[in-house]
Amino acid sequence: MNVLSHREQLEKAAYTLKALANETRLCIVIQLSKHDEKTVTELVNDLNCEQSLLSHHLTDMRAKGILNCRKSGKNCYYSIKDERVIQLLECILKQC
Amino acid sequence: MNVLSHREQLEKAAYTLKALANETRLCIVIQLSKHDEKTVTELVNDLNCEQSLLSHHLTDMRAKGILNCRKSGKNCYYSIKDERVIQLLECILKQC
DNA sequence: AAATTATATGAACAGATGTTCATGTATCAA
DNA sequence: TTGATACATGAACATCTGTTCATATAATTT
Repeated sequence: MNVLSHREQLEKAAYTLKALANETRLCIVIQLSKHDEKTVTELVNDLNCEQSLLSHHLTDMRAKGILNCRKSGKNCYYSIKDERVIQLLECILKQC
Repeated sequence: MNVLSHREQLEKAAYTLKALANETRLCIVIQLSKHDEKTVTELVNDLNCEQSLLSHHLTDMRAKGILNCRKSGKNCYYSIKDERVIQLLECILKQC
């Protein structure tokens, strides 16, 4: 079997891993995997980090297809977009 | 349960993910998971990339505890150091 | 001894990433 | 309508990453 046949899958995998390969981001995913959805403020409190930093991460992870965002009133509820990210996370935590 | 109790594990996980979040590196791991060990030249041919680029990746992945290296004559045989990386890879390819 | 092969290393650089700070915008409460 | 709250955005910057090129080193072959 030829390596090049994996090309696209590898590209996709590397892309997703890059979007997750960060402590803050892993922490976001862990929190969201436990609670379905959370507001930015809740996450700021969970992670004990700056609002703007979190916002940057959230915006980017959303742009990269990892997270969903639902607005309601003043709040913005983030959630995990694709179930498979949770499987991946579990595997990462198990094997790392 | 407190998020901070996961701190070290998260750090480790992020560290490992960073060491893998790259197409070339994933490809290296795939090749090595199929063949136990390979020389740099074999990998250069598999991946069709520059020797020095590969060498940089291999050196760094070794420094980060992902790969092993065994010298014999002119050749250098690289292999996967920790079985768990293979499990992780399989999971990544399955979920991504 | 000289040439060849296999691999590593270092400099240099572009581009990506992570972070902070200041500020913007929208919604809600007083 | 003013102020507070929730969140996003953009500039600025330091650091990290990926890549190439040139060169070094060590083992092997001629």
